[in-house]
Amino acid sequence: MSEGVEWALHSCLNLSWLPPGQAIPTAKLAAFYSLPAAYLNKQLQALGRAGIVSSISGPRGGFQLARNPEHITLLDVVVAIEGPDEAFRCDQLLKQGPGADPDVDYRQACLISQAMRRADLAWRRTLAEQTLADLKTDVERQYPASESNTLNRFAALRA
Amino acid sequence: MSEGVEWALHSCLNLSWLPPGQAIPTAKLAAFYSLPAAYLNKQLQALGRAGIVSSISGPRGGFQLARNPEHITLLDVVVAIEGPDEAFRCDQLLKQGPGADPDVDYRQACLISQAMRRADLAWRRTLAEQTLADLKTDVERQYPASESNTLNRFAALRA
DNA sequence: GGATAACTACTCGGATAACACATGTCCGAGTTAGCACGG
DNA sequence: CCGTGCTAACTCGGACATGTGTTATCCGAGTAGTTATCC
Repeated sequence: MSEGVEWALHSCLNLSWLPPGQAIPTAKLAAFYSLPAAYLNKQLQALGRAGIVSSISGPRGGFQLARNPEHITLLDVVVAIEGPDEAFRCDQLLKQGPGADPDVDYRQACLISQAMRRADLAWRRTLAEQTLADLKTDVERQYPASESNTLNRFAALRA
Repeated sequence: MSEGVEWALHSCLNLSWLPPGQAIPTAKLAAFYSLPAAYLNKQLQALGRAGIVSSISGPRGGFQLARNPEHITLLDVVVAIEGPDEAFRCDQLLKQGPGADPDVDYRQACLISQAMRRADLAWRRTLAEQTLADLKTDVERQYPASESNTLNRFAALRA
C-alpha cells in the first residue's frame, strides 16, 4: 500500500480540527510533517476527486473537509488513494486449465477467489466501521494536547 | 498484491491432489495454466523457503507439499509470497509533528496505525481460518470432476 | 550374470535483464486580496 | 471619503522526470537414473 494513505489520513485528521469554513493550503499541511508539498498535493487531489475534501484556489485558499467527519470512513480515504480494486486480483487462471467453461466468470466461481474476497471484505468492513470522527474523538481522549498543538502549529506557519 | 499469490494457491491446490511421495516439476505445474515456468519456479522457491513445499532435484524430481493440507493455511501461502509485512506501513509521521517524543514508538502509539492494524488483523485472521484442506474439500464438493481432471492433465503432460 | 563406474538427461536454485507503477518535481490556469487612482 | 479597476501574489491542477519493486528470463550446480564395461 502506498504511503500516500498515511499522509492522507493524518492530513484529514488535522483538517478535522479546523474551524468550519477555514481552508489550509497544501504547503502548510506538508510542513506539518516535513513532507514534499507537491506530492502531498497529488494525494489531496485524489481526496478531492473522491469528494472527501474540497479545494479553494487563490489567496486564503487551500483544502478543507467536504463533509462532516462522521460521514468519512477510513475506507473512504484508503479507496480514494489506492483505488477501488481489491488487493487480490483474480486473473481467472482456471480459464486456462482443463475442463474450463469459457462462459463462466471465474472471478465469481473460483473458490480461491471467493476465499480471498472474504478476507478482503473483512478488511474493508473493519475500515468502514471507523469514521474520522471516531478517530478524532479517540485522539482527543488519549492525547488531549493534540488539538491545540495542531492549531498552534498552523498559526505559527501562518506567520 | 502480486499475482504470484494466485499462482501459488492454485499450484498448492493441484499439489494436494497428488498421491503422497510423488513430486511434480515446475514445467508441468506451469503448463497447467500456461504460465511462464521460470517465474513460477521463483514462487515455488519462496514456498519452499517457508516450509510449505519441499523440492527434489534430478529426474523424477519436482515439488510436493511439505506437510498435510490441514496444516497449511491460506495466510501461510500469502505470507510466503508477499512477505510478512502488513500492507499499511507506518512511517511514524508523528515524529515530525509538534509535541513529538523521540522515545515513543509511534507504530504502537499512533491511533491511525492502530486502526489500520486492526483491519490488517481482521484480514489475516480470515485467511488463517481457512486451510488448504478446507479449500480442497469445498472444491471437490462443488466441482467433483476437479480431482480427476487435474490428475488426468498431469498424466497427459507426463507423456 | 552381477556389480561398478562413467555418462546423460533432468531438475532446482540463484544471478541477471526488462518493465510497470509508485514517488517526486515542475510550471501554467485561475482566483482573490490588496492597492492605486479617480470621482 | 468612497467606489472602481488594476495589479500582483497565491493556490490548485495536471503534465513531466526519477527510483524502486515486481515481472520475466537465463544458465550453472547437483542429482538420479541408465548404460556400458569389466570381473
